[in-house]
Amino acid sequence: MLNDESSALALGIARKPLHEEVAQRLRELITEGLLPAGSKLNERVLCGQLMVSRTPLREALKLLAAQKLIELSPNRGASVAVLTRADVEQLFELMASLEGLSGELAAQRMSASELTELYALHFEMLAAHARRDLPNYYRINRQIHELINRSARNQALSDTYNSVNLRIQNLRFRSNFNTAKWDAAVQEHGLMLDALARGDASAMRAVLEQHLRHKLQAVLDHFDAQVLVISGTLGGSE
Amino acid sequence: MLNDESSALALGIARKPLHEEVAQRLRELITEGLLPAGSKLNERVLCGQLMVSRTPLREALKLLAAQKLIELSPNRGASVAVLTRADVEQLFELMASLEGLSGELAAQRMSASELTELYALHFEMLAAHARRDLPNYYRINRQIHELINRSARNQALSDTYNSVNLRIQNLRFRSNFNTAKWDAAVQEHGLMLDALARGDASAMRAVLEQHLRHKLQAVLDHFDAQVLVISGTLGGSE
DNA sequence: CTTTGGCATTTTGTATGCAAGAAATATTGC
DNA sequence: GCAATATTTCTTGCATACAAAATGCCAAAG
Repeated sequence: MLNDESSALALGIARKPLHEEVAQRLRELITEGLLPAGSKLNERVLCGQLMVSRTPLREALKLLAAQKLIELSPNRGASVAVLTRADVEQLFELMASLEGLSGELAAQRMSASELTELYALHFEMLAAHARRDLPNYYRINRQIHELINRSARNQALSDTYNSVNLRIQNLRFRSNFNTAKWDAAVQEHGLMLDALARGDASAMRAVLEQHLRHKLQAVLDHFDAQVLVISGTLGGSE
Repeated sequence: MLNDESSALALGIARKPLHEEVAQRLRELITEGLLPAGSKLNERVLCGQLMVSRTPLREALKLLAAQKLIELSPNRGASVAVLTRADVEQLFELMASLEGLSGELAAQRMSASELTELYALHFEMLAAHARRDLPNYYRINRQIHELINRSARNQALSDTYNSVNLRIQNLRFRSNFNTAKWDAAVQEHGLMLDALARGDASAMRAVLEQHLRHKLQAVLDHFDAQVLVISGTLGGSE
């Protein structure tokens, strides 16, 4: 996902195509919830807000549509993708498998220095957990999973993982899980480290798959609660 | 991959956007090898050949770039993606996991009628194999894997699978494997059916993962042979 | 009161024009 | 004759203009 930057670094000056920047900005707006699921994306309005003409905007929309972050209806424009409960379950099912593979490979291929760095991140995460510092916890957690992905030495897997992760990221952020689940997640991270240190690939897969199952549960709980609130607000007629 | 058609069927008349048609045509040209890996895609030339203006063509190129079928260098245009040996290994590694998951889920969720249809396809495939009818074998083989994917009841998985599969499809076509490997592949298909009939998810995963490993070996053999030929032709200087 | 048809407005789809950057070619200095 | 540089040509990136489709509105008929 960050290939463009690395190629830019090679020659110093970063010169991204405009449609890439637009796509990145739109991705942020979507994952941060400023463009809520289902909302219609009017080209002329977005052009005004992002200060670009329609051509790069439309190219960016095609990109996001390919990643399933938005949907394009012919002659009817774009709208932010809406995830049904079934979509969420399926995405997590896929995600669990991808993360399981990633962990399995990482257990076999991770270097000593990577493992050291992982331990460091782990302790940082424990600190954030102890302080109940959710933003930093999320940030470090993300770094940990990125490091595991990198250690798996499979770019196609990383790309696919990131693509799927992006689609459920806004959900993951929103699910403010309770303390018990948080503690359990931290404990699972400990098991991960053990498995990696032992180079136990199948244990690593098992831990990660369970990790994802628990996360799915948290997200689904929040999802159901949200649906109830929304249907209550609208009177349940729609 | 065929979602657009289904939504069109719902109301009768199919009206695809031009950039979709262009993308589809380019995909065909790439997978069929008419646009070989590494070849440069000149916008103006393609416009003339496909009889469209640059706007829908460029939108199509963005789509294909998102699927990693082509690469876009800023200000330097598009070229058909080139797969290194490592890329192929990584893609198959991912593919094996996806297909394994697909089979695992299919073993749990396939309906009786789907299983019946699968057996029918299997016998058709055996017929094609007996006649050494490679084109039909490929066609039926593809249908079988599509049916398994469908039976897994996970759209995100199917989409991801198709996306990855597309990137290695031209390689799979080209690897004219020998008779021994062909026979082994057919035998593995028999094991698949057994596992599905028993609803044995883990066996199904194991069979499919091995199936993919064998296929990777066949593709790599062909890949190495190709590289030798090419480097020999050019004198090995480049 | 609902429905249907046509008109106006808005929005998307496609083509084209212009500018900036890259590649290719010519030119000049040594 | 070769190399470094200037110039020309070509290609891509972006903006805009035009065409086609859809949406909304209003009136008129049932």
